[in-house]
Amino acid sequence: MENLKLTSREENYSEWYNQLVLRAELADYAPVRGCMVVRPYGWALWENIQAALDKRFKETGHVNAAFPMLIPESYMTKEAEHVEGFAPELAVVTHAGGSKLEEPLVLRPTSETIIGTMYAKWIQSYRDLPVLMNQWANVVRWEMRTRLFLRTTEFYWQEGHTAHATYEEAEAETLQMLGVYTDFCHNEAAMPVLPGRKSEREKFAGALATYSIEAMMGDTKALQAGTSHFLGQNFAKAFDIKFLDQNNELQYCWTTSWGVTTRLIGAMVMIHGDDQGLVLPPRLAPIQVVIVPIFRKDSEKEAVLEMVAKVQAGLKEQGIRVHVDDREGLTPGFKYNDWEMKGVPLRIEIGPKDVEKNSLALARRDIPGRDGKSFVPYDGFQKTVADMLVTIQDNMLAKAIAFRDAHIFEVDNYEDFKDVVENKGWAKVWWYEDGENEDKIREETKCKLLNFAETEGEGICFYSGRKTNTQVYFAKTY
RNA sequence: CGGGGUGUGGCGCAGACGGCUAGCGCGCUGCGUUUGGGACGCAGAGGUCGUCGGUUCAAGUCCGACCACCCCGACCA
Repeated sequence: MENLKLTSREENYSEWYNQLVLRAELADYAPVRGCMVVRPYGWALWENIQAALDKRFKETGHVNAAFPMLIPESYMTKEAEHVEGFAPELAVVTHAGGSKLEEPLVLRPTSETIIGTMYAKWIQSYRDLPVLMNQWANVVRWEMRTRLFLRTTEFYWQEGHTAHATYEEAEAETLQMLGVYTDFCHNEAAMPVLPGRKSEREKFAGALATYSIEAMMGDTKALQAGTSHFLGQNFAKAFDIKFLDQNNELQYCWTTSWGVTTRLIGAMVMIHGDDQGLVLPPRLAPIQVVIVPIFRKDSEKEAVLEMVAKVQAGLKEQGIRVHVDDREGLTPGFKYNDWEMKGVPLRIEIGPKDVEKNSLALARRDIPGRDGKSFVPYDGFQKTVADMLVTIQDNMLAKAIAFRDAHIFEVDNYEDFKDVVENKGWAKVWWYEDGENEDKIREETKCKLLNFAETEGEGICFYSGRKTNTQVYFAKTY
């Protein structure tokens, strides 16, 4: 590393992001264009994300399974809109085993088709319903432009796929999982998101309705952090997923699918990160507390390390993920910067003075510099630290919410709208849904309709002047 | 795919008017001194200069083609 400091966010936001991801050792570029290697620290973060989500999926009655990565090309063409939506970004295997394949195989861009095929086989009766499955997998989409975590050719995600007997039940499932994502983002990732329905223009290829959670990044651009699709009977009809109901009548199932990806990591980087590096929410951080021992002479070393060991053991006992940085030959100052780059929520410094005073020096990652430092008594450190982690988690969410709310503006005319999305953040507007108008706005302002807000009452569409009872968010997006 | 840029030790760069053992900073290895906000000294290791071809007594340097990657636009979780 030639430069000790990161490019600042103000100077060049996307350069800041790239350097941060690399230097925090979350990921690195792979030999194949657009592909990334998720490094152990990044993967540990992903594992914590997975664990928190998986727990919620299980609690809502879902089970995990694994479907194959290779899908017969013909499957992709069975659902008309689905074909169109994915055709340009498919990677296709044409040769294997030393010869040309009878039928090419696509690397899954998503698994509706293969899972639908299997569901058709497994579902016979209303007694088989609902089917509530999820899989943790990798998928491939040949994107034009890629960014580490935000858009890569191959990425990791979970995709839930469910089948139900009724419209109402499937719709309820779609909304339930949107709620699960929202809850996860707020309570685990300290990431405020706005849940809502996508416009017809933006919905998933083949869905009846798509819902999303939208998050505001540190540069006020929007990032779609997760989606939940109500697929209606479109895929059931395309893949023949049928069941006999109580009246012995054959019915098509109602299906859903929903997913979040490693993009969540990119979102966390951009929501919480600062010019010192990553800032991770305690609930998901691979390392929650790092201890930096400080000593000069051997005589000090022994006493310091003894205290370090006691603190480490005490925190471990509390279930806190703690790491002792015992690397030799590095100054404490170097280590502080190093762990700040990696976003560890809390640092404990233990040196001769602390041994002498029976105290600990704490430094909060969410409050940089002197303001985030405090000196606390050794006695009761387990509770002090545990409480501090909760405080940090809460503070991070509150800060992110305050930032987001300060950058959303309600406007009622196109001039103000343009000013807001160009210079200030997100626009919240009354909107009469119209795909053509949406296209025009997108062309003229380079910003997208994110989703529909929760709205009461009615107003006048800022663009068409028509009366409407829906409000939406528009913003520049990743 | 259109526009722009870059390819030289692990990383960041210099060398470009052809010329002799290809440099510098960081990092890495060893030893010693250090250690409360990015330590220092000494000694080392590490490079077919993106690839192929051409010009020349001589190519990192000139010419051509190709490839890769990065940035900016149209598509997307």
